[in-house]
Amino acid sequence: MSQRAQITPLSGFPEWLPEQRIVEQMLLDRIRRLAELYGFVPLETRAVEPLEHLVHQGETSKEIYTVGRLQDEGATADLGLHFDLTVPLARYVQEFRGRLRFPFKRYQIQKVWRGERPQDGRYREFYQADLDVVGDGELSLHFDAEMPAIMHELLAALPVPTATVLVSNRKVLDGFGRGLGRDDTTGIIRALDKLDKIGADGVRELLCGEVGTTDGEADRWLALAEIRSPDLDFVDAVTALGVSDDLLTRGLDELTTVVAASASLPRGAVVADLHIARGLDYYTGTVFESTIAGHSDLGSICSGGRYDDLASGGGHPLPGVGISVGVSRLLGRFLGGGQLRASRATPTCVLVALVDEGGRGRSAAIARRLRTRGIAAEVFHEPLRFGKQIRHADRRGIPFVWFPARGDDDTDSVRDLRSGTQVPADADAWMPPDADLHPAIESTAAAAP
RNA sequence: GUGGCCGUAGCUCAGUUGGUUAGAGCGCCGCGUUGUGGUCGCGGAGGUCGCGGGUUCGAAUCCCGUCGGUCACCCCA
Repeated sequence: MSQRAQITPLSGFPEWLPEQRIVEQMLLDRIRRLAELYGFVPLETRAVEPLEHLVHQGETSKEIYTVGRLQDEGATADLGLHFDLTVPLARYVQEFRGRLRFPFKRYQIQKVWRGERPQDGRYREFYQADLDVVGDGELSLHFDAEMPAIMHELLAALPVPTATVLVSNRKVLDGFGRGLGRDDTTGIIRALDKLDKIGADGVRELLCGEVGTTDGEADRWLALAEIRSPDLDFVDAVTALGVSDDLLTRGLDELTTVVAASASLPRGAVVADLHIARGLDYYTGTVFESTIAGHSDLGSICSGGRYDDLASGGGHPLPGVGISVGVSRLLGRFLGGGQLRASRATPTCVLVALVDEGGRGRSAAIARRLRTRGIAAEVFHEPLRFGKQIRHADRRGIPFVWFPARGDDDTDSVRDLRSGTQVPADADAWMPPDADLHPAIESTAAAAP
């Protein structure tokens, strides 16, 4: 332990530079703003949950990071870091049920941890932004129906290319299975979920091989999985497959409600896509996914669904429906790829030059006056020649340098570093252009601003 | 957890069949220009070649191990 540990990056635990963190914070702010516009209340839960609770609520236990005290040698960990925000929500809602109002709409933006092998777009520590609605006893399908519009707006508010929201319903898959005399559809779902990646032939191989369906059954599953429609045509398409079952009918009805509710959005923004299922096993109805134009390899960066059985309190179920935005996944792609960056690497808008040692008070007063009016300002720390002070500002992307008056017959002046123009200015009145007040997100390539 | 590829300066990389003092570009610092940046010119700092062992007169280069990174599988934001 006395040897100093080597400093290396830790795979899967991304750390950004300040100019990148600026972008990340702005994305988080946009999500927060939109969530509040829809009436979701803010929530944060503790980072750890009882291990038993985490493992019990599905999800491969191997992914969970356990937490223990170094001093408790040999002790078995009984706490784990949460791997999503839905399971903590379920626990929280049960615990605080008596003090919450239902339907409980909350948003929650926090880090989560998964012990999986990191890869492009997959991390071990990452941000999720969740929006969920939990009902007491029951939860109106209204909330399922509202989600695609929220997702659409959320994705449109983020500086990424056009996104498509994909919707389906687990009852359709499960009911279809029942109609075919199959109770357990997990293997089927796992295979269908790979349709995009391995294609119809690959899926057929899985179905007939590992899952053990007949050729005929595989054909029907594939026919179902390939149904994709921006309107209600999917109902006829499913019916045409000749499978009937009550659950299937209910699923189609629910999906119809959800898709119909999105009719006012641009055509194609929300698409019924019957192959999506979501891996997490707590989904029971509506399921959501999303794809970004030109980045289908990235996977879904916003997904979720309906879970009727995740929690219960005092004898009633506490059903919920919600979505989760993979903020880190999005950033990893667009920030790492250089398509997104902040207009400057610091919040500072004005660097106030320091003339000489005796001028510290004057420069500090100028900065204070600017800050009073909401303009981020800092004083250069050393009375170096102005060329160096300007260069310091330039390298950090600070757009303005303020030069205090040199004598009684002189006035302050402010220099715009991009144009090189310098004008007389009063620290109680001067304002930068709106665009320069705060750092902005700049995007290149396919990412829209 | 299993398998493929890769570890040389802060970053991106070059380094011949093993050979003498390991290079380039960018970035950084200084000077030209001592109170007005960006361009240009000149100069400078910066390296346990991931780590450990082996082969050899000699290893960044070959071999073994190990650690780390990365991609794929699994699964998912």
